[in-house]
Amino acid sequence: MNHRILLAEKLRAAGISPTSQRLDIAEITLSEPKHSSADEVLTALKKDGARVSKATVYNTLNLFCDKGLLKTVVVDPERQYYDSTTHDHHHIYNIDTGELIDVNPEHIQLSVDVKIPENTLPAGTEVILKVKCQ
Amino acid sequence: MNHRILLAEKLRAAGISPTSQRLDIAEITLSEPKHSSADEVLTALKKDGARVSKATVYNTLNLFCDKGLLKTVVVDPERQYYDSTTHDHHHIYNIDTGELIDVNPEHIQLSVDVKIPENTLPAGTEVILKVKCQ
DNA sequence: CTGCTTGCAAAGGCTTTGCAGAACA
DNA sequence: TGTTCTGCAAAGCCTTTGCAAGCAG
Repeated sequence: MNHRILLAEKLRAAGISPTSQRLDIAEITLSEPKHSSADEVLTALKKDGARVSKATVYNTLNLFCDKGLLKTVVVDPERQYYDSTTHDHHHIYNIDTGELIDVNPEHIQLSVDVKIPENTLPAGTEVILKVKCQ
Repeated sequence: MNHRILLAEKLRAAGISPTSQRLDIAEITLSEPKHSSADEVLTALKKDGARVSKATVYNTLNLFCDKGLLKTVVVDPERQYYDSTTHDHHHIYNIDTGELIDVNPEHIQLSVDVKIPENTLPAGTEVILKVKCQ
């Protein structure tokens, strides 16, 4: 369980006390590049026999977002996804299956010739390549 | 009310019977390039004294989407927006205010060097330029 | 002992659905 | 008359919140 220790350090570094539940949730969401919905996390936890409530899952995921360990991805009107890849990047989104795939920013060349509104600052660019099943 | 006649034709052309409520909703959502949430449409209708129920607003907006008169924009986890501009285009999204601005595709040069998954087909590309208030 | 965490249940917001009445052809 | 459309209320999801109990320092 060496990686649980690493995860605990990661949480601490972000200013989060590594409780048992938070480590369980971190293990699922932060161990590898991944997009998880709250419900998927909850289901995975239950399957592992973990004792965690829905409220804690939501609160913890939001906490991870606040502390910069996760990023929300809004592409599916049904639910929110939490993305463990927090640096700028893009996505392929399958509108039929809901599947989400990371795309490295270096694979997308973007040149924008647009004036943003007065009194606003850039806050990130997101490209979504939508695909559908054949 | 000449444009109500034009709207009625637009609905008919899309295979939709132009009822009074649908025309009211079309007048708000389809008269000009615009992003509306269901609730904004409902509020605007009530303000004009129109007699329309929430269910009809939702059903009608979804009908317009099905028939290709509107397109949904998913950027705000709180609600869905319906966009009267249905051809491929992009958006500036103010994460603080929720404001959404259209961006013509010609203002964004995009070159993508990505393989999409087997058995999938491209279904549109969407660029979101996020901005925040200063 | 004090403050932070958790769990449960309830509430909240957006959207959909079931069904009866109204409108229309 | 029969089909389509509408409105109301209820239900369904996802997510948040209130509060009491639990745990840690």
